[in-house]
Amino acid sequence: MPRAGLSPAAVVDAAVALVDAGGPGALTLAAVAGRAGVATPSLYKHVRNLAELRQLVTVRVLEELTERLGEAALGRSGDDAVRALMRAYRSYVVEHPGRYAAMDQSADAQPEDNAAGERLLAIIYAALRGYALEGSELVHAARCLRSAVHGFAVLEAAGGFGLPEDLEASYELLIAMVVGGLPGARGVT
Amino acid sequence: MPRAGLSPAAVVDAAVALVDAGGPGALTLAAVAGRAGVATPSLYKHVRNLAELRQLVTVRVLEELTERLGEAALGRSGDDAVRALMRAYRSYVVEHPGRYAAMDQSADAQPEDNAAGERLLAIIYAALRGYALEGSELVHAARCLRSAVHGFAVLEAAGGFGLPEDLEASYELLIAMVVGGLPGARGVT
DNA sequence: ACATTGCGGCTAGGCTTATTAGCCATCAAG
DNA sequence: CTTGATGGCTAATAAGCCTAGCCGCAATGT
Repeated sequence: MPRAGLSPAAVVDAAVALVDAGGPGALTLAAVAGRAGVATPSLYKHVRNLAELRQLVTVRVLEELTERLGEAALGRSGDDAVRALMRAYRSYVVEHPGRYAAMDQSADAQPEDNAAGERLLAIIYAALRGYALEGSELVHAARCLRSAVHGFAVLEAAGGFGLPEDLEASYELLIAMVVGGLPGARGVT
Repeated sequence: MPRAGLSPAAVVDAAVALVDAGGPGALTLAAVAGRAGVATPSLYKHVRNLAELRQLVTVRVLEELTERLGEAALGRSGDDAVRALMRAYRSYVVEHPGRYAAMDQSADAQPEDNAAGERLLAIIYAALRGYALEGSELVHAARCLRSAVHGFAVLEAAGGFGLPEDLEASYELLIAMVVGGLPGARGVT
């Protein structure tokens, strides 16, 4: 039995391919093993268990997304940066809806070990730099930005928008709401 | 063996209690059966399968939420109605985070048979009535409102907001963004 | 070259969960 | 009192996660 040359990264590759194709529910160890050309228990040599694999997928997606956002915001500031950030965010989700949906299921909520989340947050904070917000104001503004962007992403990826109206137009309106409302963060305690 | 006097509604009651206590992952047929004082296969006399049970839970939650929103919006219009709606939405999620989180997992996305979703949408449209929006504008505005509210709800329920800043203040800022941006829906095609 | 050691495969098997099949008691209606 | 539907049950299957324990390959040291 020749070695399959597996690695944690290769296992995550297979897992990502699965959620791309079939959504979060398609992520089973049997399916991952099949795609990697290996028997199911062999996966445990590279990954502690299913929960950890989900976590690794989340980190992978977060990193991809963060890179996208970083590129999009590069060299921009103020409203321009926020708009670019929001458009880049949605474009990632539209391209990889299953991948994005798989992120929720991991339910980590430990930002300590989640360095990837911190990096994404840092990019958001950087984009908000132009608004002269300080301390708590920045936190509130970032939460609103995340809520808007994530809410739209989740609803769109889940097929929650049934009507045929143009989604681009809806999203541009959302962007306008956020951009228009960010200055209002000044003075929020 | 005396009859347990079960019914579809009673099964959903047990399911809701479970997701309240342990989140969506706690919803297993074995647990529901245990709580209902019955063997697992007996549940199939009242519910087609786990997927249908999840769907029923979703409908139940959607109905509760819709009732809340209806009460909150009653007798209000314009900005006032939207603010009341958004606050009521969040208050429901804060009270029942597991219940709200359980809603996503059902992944129905068939608005046709989902009359409960239509009723909730109708309330949103009614609250937007005061903005003199027509046709597509209304759709875009409703999507933005839903995105903001759902995004914040999901993130808060999942513990996505790690920092200690006041969540109320963040949400009030989000409300201000939406209320301030809704008039901008005029002219969006 | 060759022994050693550890890594990365494997099979076997246990546990939980969803689901089906088929049996039997209860209860309501005639 | 019979009858038939309804709502329980046990048994059994399949799929999924996970552990235990075996064994070959390959890298390393002598």
